[in-house]
Amino acid sequence: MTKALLQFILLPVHLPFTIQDVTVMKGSNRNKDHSTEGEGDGKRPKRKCLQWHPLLAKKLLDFSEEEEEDEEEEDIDKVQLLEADGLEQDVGETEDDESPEQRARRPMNAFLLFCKRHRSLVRQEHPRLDNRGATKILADWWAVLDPKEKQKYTDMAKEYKDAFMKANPGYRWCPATNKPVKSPAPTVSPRKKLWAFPSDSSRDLPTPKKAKTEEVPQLNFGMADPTQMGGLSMLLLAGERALGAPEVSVRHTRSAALLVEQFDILLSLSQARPFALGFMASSGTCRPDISESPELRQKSPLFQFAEISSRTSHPDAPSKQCQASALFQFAEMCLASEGVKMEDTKLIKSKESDGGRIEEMEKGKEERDIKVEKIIETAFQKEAEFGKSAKGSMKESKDLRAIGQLQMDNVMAVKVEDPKEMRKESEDDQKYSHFPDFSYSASSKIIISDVPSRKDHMCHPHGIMIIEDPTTLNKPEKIKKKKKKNKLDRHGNDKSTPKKTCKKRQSSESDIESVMYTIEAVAKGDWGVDKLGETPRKKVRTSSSGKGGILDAKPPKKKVKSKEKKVSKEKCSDITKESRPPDFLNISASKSVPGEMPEGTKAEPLTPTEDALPPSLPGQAKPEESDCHRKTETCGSRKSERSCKGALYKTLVSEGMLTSLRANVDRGKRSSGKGNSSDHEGCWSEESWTFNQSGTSGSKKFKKKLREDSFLGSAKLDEEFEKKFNSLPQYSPITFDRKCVSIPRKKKKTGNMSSDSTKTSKGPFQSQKKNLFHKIVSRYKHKKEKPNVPEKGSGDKWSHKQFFLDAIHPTEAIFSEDKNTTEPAYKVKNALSIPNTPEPTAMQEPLVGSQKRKARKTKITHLVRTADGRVSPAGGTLDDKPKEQLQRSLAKVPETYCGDNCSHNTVEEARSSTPEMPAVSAFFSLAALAEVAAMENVHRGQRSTPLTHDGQPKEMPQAPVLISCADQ
DNA sequence: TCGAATGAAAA
DNA sequence: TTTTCATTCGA
Repeated sequence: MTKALLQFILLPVHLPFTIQDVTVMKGSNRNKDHSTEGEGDGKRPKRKCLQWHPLLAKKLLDFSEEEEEDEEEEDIDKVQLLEADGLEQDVGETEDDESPEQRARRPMNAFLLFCKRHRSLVRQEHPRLDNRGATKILADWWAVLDPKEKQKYTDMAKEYKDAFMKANPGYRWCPATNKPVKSPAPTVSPRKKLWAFPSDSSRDLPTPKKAKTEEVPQLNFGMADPTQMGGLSMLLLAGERALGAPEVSVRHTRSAALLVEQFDILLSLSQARPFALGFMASSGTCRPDISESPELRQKSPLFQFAEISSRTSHPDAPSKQCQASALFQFAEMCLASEGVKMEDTKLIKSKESDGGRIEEMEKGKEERDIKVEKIIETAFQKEAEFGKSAKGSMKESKDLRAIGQLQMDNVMAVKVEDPKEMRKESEDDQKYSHFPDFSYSASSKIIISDVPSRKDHMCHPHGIMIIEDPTTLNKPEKIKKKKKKNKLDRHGNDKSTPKKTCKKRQSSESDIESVMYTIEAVAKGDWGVDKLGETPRKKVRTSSSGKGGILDAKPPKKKVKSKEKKVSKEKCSDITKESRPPDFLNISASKSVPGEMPEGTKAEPLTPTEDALPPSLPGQAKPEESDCHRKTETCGSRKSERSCKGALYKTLVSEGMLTSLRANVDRGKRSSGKGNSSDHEGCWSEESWTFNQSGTSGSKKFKKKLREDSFLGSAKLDEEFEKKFNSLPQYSPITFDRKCVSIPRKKKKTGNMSSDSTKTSKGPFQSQKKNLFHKIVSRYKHKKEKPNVPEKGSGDKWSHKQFFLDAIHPTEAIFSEDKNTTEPAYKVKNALSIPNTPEPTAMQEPLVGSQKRKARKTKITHLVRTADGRVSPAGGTLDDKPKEQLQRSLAKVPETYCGDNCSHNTVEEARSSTPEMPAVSAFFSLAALAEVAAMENVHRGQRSTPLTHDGQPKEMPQAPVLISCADQ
């Protein structure tokens, strides 16, 4: 789940980036994948998405290994191939935006999450068990799972779904008929799957339901397989592939990937930190929708991410804006985190960075590098901030410093490693130089903000975006600058190190003011979300065209570096990760910058992002903005724009603070309001947090940090996602057994499993009752299946009809078989368990899910009866009654069983049974029960001990039963 | 490629 | 209502 969740989040992010590019990429990827898998033509490409991701991953690997140029070429080739291969995709690709969307996978429901989370455990316990069996067990567990526990998963699923839907507004669950769609585009079929994105997909594919929803950029998210690859890596790969076709597109994709990664990181951070989350939420404000729904804000980070992604995903200018906004938000978050704790330090850093950047600017070509550095810096800062925040929320500035140091270290390491690469990068940059200076300037601008000369640069509020290609990171200068910054941070541990930051401080002050405004606005309820969104959007739009190129160019550099540095894929991946963040920044910056650049005014509005102040004031209104204006004045129009950007950047910082405030506010609200979601978030945050902490706390050396960071970017993000997913409570099989049985019988399973049982709550026996009932039913089903069909196709064989027939008539045969096998006992156990929980209510619930399933269950129940009936012809079908009967029967069974196993249980069971129905006992032949019990005993043999009767003999019997099942 | 589970959504 | 699909991964 965690992975899926994480992936989910990531995916949305990806989508936003470059819909077109991505689509192309995907198409290519997919095609390949499909071709490999053969799904393409085939029916469903369930794993299309997954495959897609893997492809992306491949690309990433390739990309990392290969040089930029080579990669591009290859990518292009791939793309071509893909296009040729993937009909639908191609089509979608043609549309670009949409195709990716198609890939999005529908969000997993609670049960699926549960399965995902626990399947491994089941498998561990039952190695030989195939997935089907595991699924059954999981279903049993699920049935047994306490409502509370279930609720967690349900909440998570809901959250995901919400996030997913947000990210993919147009997404449709079952494109109704993708098949038709497939027919139109046979090859595409795999993609067709339904993936939702009606918009493009629909267009591309005939079918998809609606052809449209394209409005929303439906991203194809695919839930990347966590195992296969990190979402970020996927993104990168995708970007690389995209590169294959048009460089620009590729670049964009890369940048998008980077962004995604960064987002992931942020998410992780956010998870770790509440603040981060808050920031995220604030970022979410970019969109009106988000702003509209405070709920979203309140929602977990995932949701926010989704929002961000959605924003980014929007192909339209708005989408771009969204991206920008996302970047902004991201930056804000980082800044805010820092700002909150270490605004001063940030300022200093920025100044330093600016200085370094300035130098680079002078160099000219190096500008890109500078940008990269900036990005990196920003990324690091962000990371540091996050780490700090994560830790810091708990720890103090020291930790933050440490983090900053770590980041710095990372930077240093990068420099050291990449000097050559950097050169290459520079070359690459030159190649890509065609990119407008804007983007690059913008990046530099950001840094510049502090530096007076750079005011022009400052003008580029985009700096916020920070998006610089990771590739550029290589440049030593940048690194140095970063180092400097880091050093500054370190030395000036004090967040408010006065060093160069005087101006910055001023800016910070202005920021504070802006913050105040924002706070006020918040109080009023007028968050600058819209504003932010607008500004970012604008930026994005412009940036998309111009920046994209730049961004793209940067990524290649990264690759080169990676290659040079490390041939090994891992290294490359690491590098990519590292670079990714920067790329991400670059992308955002590029996007944002271009937009702004073209329109200086717009840029200003963006800067104003300050929630409090309406965009209308482009920043000028604010003190910071005023600064920017000055800068702008000094500089040419561009410069002015840059200055504006710088102002924006500052504002972002301020906003970050604001966001933090907001986050706090929101949190407060949330805390009061939502429980579950918040809890989940908390869990995630905790995990991620811990993770982050470990990383940061380690203080580890750069390499570690770099790796970690990079990992954060890719692996870590994945991990974080996983963690989040993992954050979901995972119950040891034992616990389930216990639940079922109450008595813990470890034997059941290998005995093992982690004894996390603690999580499992036995408490709600009532709920257990229901669960037990369900379990029993399911078990019966299983039993039948097994007997009837050895294993394989049993499912189908067990058509409802058959079931029904069996139930009605001679389930005996099956039953007998069951007896032979321990399974019967298992069933019996279930029955026992049920009686324990005696409840009619359970009976009612059984019908869950699809009617079919219900039918099965009911049938099963019937069968059970029949089984019972077998002993004593109860035969009759009881639609409603069956449940009760079953329960009763179960109750009785338990008694018998207990008798075998434990007298204690028997007594209690007797109680339960007695009240319910004596007649039931009649149904269940005691003899049959005895047989089962004997069987069980035989199987058990050793178990003997009834744990305790603590009071609930019921559990005892159940446990044995469960165990038997498991064993058997 | 199917299936085993559950659940949500669409047709 | 029924169908589809989400995850997992061994046959």
